[in-house]
Amino acid sequence: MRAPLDRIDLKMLRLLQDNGRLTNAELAQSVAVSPATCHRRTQRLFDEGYISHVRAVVTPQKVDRGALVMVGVVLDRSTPESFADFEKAVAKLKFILDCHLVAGDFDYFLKIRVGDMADFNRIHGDQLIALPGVRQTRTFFVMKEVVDNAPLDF
Amino acid sequence: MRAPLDRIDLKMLRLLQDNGRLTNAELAQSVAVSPATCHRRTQRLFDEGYISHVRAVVTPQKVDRGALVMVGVVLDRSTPESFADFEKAVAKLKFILDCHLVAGDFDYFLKIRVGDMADFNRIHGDQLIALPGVRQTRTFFVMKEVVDNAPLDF
DNA sequence: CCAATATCGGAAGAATCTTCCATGCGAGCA
DNA sequence: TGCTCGCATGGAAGATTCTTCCGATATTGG
Repeated sequence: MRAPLDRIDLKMLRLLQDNGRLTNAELAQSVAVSPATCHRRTQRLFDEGYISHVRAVVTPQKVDRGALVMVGVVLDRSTPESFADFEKAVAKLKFILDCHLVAGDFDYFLKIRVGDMADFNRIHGDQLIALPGVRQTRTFFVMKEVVDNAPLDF
Repeated sequence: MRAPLDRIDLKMLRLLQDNGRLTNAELAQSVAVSPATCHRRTQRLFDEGYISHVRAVVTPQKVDRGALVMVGVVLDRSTPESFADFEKAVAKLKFILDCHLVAGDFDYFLKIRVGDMADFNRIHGDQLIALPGVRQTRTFFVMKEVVDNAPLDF
């Protein structure tokens, strides 16, 4: 089961990334193998973790999450405990889509979705600056989403 | 068809966001309606754009895209043409997952996936600073992905 | 209170999934 | 070369699921 992916597997990955609702029959035809073989290969892609999961992409504007904000965070101390506390608290805040520990002028970068700026201001005051160990935050309101969560190119 | 989403629709949205492979029968049982009704409601979620698409999430590390980098970009000029040129060029670079026009110290924020730091350094020199109108970039290597692309909470 | 409209669940044919099995291809070896 | 072993493949078939039509029920508006 450690065999590398061949050209057919890669094509299947790309097709499923573009459309996770493809039926096994359609996918089989697109990559020119039988449905049985396609089914086995697809299962392998899941079993071996090439595909972690399949997700319906909900349009943020349709569920009142049309505002996107990037936030840079600097912590008081750079100790492992400080980082751990912060990360643990971040995981509970569902409006945080991304949280990455980075090298540079910030400790963390956050990507946040909320309804509007008023929502963000309230959340910022209530929950972000209240996160453990936060010294300062820098907010970057997104004025235009040029590309958001593009599919992986491989 | 402008009816707002009821509790059942919202639950379906959340379930499909967590697992886009749910069969209609499973989904129907989870929200306690008949398969026929569930099928109609699901179709509406797609037709009216609540779900823009369904995507298989490919594990970046499995396809040699394990390195994540955030980049802040400042342009030479802040003219509409300058922005348009930049955005047009960005759309062609498939390793750019996010590109957002922001308010603050940068003009744009980019989220980039590549194989490793060496890849990024080459791409940075070859393609990023060569983007039209770029005055300077600031790179933030991601050292730890705490939360990446979390599902929308609504 | 009634009519119009929308939404529902059941049912059934069509399509799909999932697995078993026999075939064929290629690697390794004498 | 000729042999065997291991593995991936495609066909087939039962089980499941999808998709749509239908009549019944609930909701809305006059």
